[in-house]
Amino acid sequence: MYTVICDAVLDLVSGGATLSSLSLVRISRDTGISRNSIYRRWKSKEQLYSDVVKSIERQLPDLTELSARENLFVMMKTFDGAVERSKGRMEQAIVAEAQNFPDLHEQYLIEIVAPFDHAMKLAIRRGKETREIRADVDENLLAEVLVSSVSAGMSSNHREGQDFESASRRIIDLVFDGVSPK
Amino acid sequence: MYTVICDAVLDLVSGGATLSSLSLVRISRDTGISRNSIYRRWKSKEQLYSDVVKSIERQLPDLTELSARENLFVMMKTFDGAVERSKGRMEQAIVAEAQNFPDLHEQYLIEIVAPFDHAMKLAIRRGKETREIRADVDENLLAEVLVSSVSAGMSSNHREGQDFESASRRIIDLVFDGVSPK
DNA sequence: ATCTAACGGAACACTTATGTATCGTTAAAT
DNA sequence: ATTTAACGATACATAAGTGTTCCGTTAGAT
Repeated sequence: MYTVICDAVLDLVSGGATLSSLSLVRISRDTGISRNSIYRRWKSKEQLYSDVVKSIERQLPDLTELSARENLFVMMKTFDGAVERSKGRMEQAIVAEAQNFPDLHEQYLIEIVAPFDHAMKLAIRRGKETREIRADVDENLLAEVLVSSVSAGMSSNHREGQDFESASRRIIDLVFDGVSPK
Repeated sequence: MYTVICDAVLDLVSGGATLSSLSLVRISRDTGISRNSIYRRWKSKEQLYSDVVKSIERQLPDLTELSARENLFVMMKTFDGAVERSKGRMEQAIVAEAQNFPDLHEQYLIEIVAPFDHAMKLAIRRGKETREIRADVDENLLAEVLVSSVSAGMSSNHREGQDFESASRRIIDLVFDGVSPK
């Protein structure tokens, strides 16, 4: 039942439901699990959401001996591929309603964002060691630019599924090469 | 009354309210305007939101004879300065609930996003003419990277107010100069 | 001064969600 | 085979919002 409910929440949120407007009645109807059982398992909607967040942990990829561009591409692909679109939507919903669910947002930052952020900066630092990235580049800024570009492209609906990979590569190339003449 | 209601909606959304969860009862209480009058003016919440969107039109800056970096900086500043944070939150809410308010989202794309996007690409094209930006750079991609980086920094709460300007400049510099050695 | 349009207050029926409680059933463990 | 824990169905009181209606009041235009 546990995973059934969590997946249903991901689907509903992915389908446009808001964390605050999503009701247990709806979840109960969608899953076929009685509202009663849900109340027995979770004392509140927040606690249910908390378990949903735990269910979307990504396993971060190890750094390869490939180029820095390739490593960062793999990281961005991990951040949100077309495969696990529902997870991305959930995260989007959490950020959008951070003020309504502060504890949930904090949990999200600690369990999801921070590890990914750490891995991202590790990949950047590796790129500096191999001289593929200049030493004076701000790691935080670079990571933020890359991640936000990808997540924005994910939420803007004019870019769908298969374009994701090429878009990520082009973003990486743009940021690596810069736009001014050399 | 018109502007009072619209401003109240902006404030409420800015305070964390969701478009779907925000109630006319709440708006009525907050403004002191009777729920009755609101119903007389707008037939539905969607139509009210539509007028709210119309109220957040930005007047786009003219291109100056300054550098491309400076022009783009002014554009990004227009997109969302710390001053008009409530507008940014409203746009964030519209995007987050695009599936629940498709008409509103479309209106937002046409009236807000498209003109800004057009002006942004104009600034980029100007930069190409002055040889500050390489001719082979994808205008759409560059605009998307810049805008998404700024809007992401706006929604992530670890960057507040006065940092906005310097962050925008640093993002522009990063993208212009690139991160790989020259 | 009077007319009129716009407003506020209150009430209405209806819908949806919350949280709790009771009771019967089912399935798994021993 | 019997116990037991988990589940489903139903009902309940409570709360909040929707959309509409009726009525009294008020401010501005003429």
